[in-house]
Amino acid sequence: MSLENKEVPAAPTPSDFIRDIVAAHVAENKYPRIHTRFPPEPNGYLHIGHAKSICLNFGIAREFGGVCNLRMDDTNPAKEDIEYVESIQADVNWLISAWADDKLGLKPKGKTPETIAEEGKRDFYLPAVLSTPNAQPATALEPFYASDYFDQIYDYAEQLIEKGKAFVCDLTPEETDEYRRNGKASPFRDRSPAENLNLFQRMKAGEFPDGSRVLRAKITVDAANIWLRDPLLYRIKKTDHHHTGAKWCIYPMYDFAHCLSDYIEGITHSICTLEFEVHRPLYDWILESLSLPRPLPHQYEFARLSLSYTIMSKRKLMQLVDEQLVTGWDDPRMPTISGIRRRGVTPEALRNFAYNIGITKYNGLTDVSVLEFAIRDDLNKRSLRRLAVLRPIKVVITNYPEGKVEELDAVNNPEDENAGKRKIPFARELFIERDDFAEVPPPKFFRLKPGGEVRLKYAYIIKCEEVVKDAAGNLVELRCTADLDSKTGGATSARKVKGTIHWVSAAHAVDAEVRLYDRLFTEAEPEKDGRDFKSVLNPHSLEVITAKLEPSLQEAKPEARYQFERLAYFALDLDSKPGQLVFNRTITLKDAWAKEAHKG
RNA sequence: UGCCCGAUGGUGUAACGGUAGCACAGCAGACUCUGAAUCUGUUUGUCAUGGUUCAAAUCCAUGUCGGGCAACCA
Repeated sequence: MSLENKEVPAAPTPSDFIRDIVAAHVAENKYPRIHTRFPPEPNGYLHIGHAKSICLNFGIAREFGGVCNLRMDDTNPAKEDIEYVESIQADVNWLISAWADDKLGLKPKGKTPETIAEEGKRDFYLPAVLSTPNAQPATALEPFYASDYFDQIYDYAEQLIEKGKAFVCDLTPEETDEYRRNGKASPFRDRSPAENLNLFQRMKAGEFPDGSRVLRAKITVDAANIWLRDPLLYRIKKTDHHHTGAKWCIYPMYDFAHCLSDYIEGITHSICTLEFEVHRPLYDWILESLSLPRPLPHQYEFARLSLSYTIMSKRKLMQLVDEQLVTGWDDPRMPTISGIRRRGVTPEALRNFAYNIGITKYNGLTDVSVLEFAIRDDLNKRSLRRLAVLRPIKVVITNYPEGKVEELDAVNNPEDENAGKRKIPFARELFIERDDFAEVPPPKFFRLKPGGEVRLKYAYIIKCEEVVKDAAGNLVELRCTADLDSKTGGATSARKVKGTIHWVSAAHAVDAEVRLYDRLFTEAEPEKDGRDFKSVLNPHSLEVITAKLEPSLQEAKPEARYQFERLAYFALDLDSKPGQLVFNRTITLKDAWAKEAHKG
């Protein structure tokens, strides 16, 4: 037996076509270091689809000893905002914490690319600094910003002009569109480099109004791939930018800025979603046309995430927020990272989900049950069990002395011995769950029923002797007797009764607001066949109730996760105040009984 | 319409010319002081047609279906 066989098996390493490519590059020593990046546009909050991308890019950095830069892809000031910059940083930090936070590439605050000489050529480079906890105070570092490269990108544009590979075009947007569609050359295509340079400099100086001129690459006019038909590189937009202020009135287009940003940062693997596949030839053309001295980055594409019962478009999520159909970007019903976090999901659960769904080029629809499984699986292992009654009915144990209180032992987490035990008070008057009693029990109902017995978890076996109703016929209380020897550990405690239910002592229970969240949409594909997603909003996606909790929950902690036994997983909401607890239902427990009952 | 990409059970994924496997979901059962968890078993699959080969999910051709692009958005 070799020693290696005694090693604890390592966590499974993901495998997919992109990691295969990276592994091959590592094997052939193609790059000194693998360098990826996560480049969101700060025009909305990150959602679970971005989480997939974050896990991929940081996962690769982690598995291959590389770095993953966080970069704001902020080349369109009209849509972007500092609020989003801040939320993006918070969400990324949360998702990669204790996993890949030592692979997070940042840069010193305010730093812009250095001008260096590489192989005798002028070159721009902005190296990453790892945000290793002890290295630098966190305040000294910040994410990368594409807008920090506007000077360099402008310089590259002039280089293209000088090489005769770009020209200033005076066509209107509509004309440009038509010419490109028809494969017709712009009448301005053959302006001289000198004239182009002059016009471009004047564009920069603000001499021309928005939309009057653009800088275009001079590639072809009729390539089959539209993105090679003299694509736009720069447009005039007299708008202040959240990061560069009023410095610029021309802004580079995505295609021009992105590949150059990758190059400036020394990115090796530029991973994006499938819709950019047709842009790849342009990505390569720009970099190759500039005769850059350092190794060029390459683009690889994978399928974005689609989830059932979910919409993922930032624009539509913003619509939900703007029209107050949810309470905000971090509403626990939102598929945003901040919403998912507020709901009580842990980063580990989200990462496991990302691992489970894999990476391919196939545009599929992932069933939310895969996400739900990852959440339950994680919460089952970590959550503290508590007794809580969501919809109470009163139970009086008629043979239990008035005024007597017993402190019973309860296990905090059967999945984790180290979680220990706690005490819960038992007394004559209790609350049990409304669903745990049936006056006319359906088949296979093994909870409390008239004349029937059930075990109160950690306490006694009780028998329902009398159902008390008011004049209107509403259930008021249940009068029961307890087998006083049947307490956990007692003489008849081994007696088998089919059902065990949860309960709280009426006198000791703590009231709390509980927010019961459910799916936001009633249809698996909210937008199927062009239907308006707002027409299939689930009217019951949030129900707010006041629940009765066991008293230990008074000391609930925001970072802890709880399972209210037999019901669901919960986490404290940030709206909680001392003495005013608010819990969010993260996800219900699997409910085989509900399924059975539905069979009718 | 042109160009690009894709297609493996209900869903998502693996198999890289040599036994179609895993996860979720489903179903059945065991266990249970959580109708949870756990455990056992199990239904269901290579888009089609040709070709190459001793051998094809895999390579080739054609077709079908699905997705993407054709923004002075990213």
